[in-house]
Amino acid sequence: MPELPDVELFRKYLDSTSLHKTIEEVDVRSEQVVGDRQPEELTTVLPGRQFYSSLRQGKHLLVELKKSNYLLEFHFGMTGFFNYLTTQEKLTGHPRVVFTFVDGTRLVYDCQRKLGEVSLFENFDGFLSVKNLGPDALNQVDRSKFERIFTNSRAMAKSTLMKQEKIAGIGNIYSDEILFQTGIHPRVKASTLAKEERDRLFKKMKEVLNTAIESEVEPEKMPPDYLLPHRSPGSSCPKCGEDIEKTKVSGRSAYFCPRCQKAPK
DNA sequence: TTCCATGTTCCGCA
DNA sequence: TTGCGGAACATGGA
Repeated sequence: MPELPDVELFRKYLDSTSLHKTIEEVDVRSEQVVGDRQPEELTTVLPGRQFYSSLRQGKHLLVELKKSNYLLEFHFGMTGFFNYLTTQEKLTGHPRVVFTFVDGTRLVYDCQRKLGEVSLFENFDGFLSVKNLGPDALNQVDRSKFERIFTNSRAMAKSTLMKQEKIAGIGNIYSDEILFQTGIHPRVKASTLAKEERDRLFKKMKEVLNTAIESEVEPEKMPPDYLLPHRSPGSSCPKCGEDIEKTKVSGRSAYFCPRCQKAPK
């Protein structure tokens, strides 16, 4: 689930539930999600502090702590999400890290497959240097940066959109959607796109990401001509009715319409 | 039982 | 040097 639009919604969720509450206790229930860092770092640094504000860089959510430079970073892997609990109910699902606030409410980081990460950084530069992330697809990639990225890339269009060190935030699902909305085949080489195609791709990249956020990432709320709800074998193109095809691009499954997105020569 | 899955990383090869 | 395929990581559903 978690690509840029999902993480943006997680950010808003955290903002509306957990900001400005003093942390009482941090329970690391799976040490695998804290990466190289010691669980003690979280359990000793965080209690007594408050989440002050949040920001998002690509698929990473960063939370600033009040009266400190520390940044608490969340990455959601393929299966991560938050669950805010206001009652003493028993934990369900796959809780990996639980933040308990002094008012008794809890913010649960749930991640079934444990491919996500909860980690503490001294400051923003420390985070950036470790993660090697490019500019955020929604907030930091302007037309000229996009132009440079696409004309300099030797990779296929889909791979280029997904490369986090070039553009941060787009994953497998939304790269398919952006290419579908632009009418570009996922295997087309990025550098062979015409200027007019790069213009459209840039616009659609922003449009699709914003639309997904506005739709709260729910397929039913997205425009009727979106591929996302039809991204499965045997479904038909929401624009022309053709059978949707599935292929592999750089090892990832790619869905596309062979009529709307013509194959490269 | 086997294959596949929204993420990232690492290795070998072209 | 860049990009690709494949494997690995961890877990579960079809």
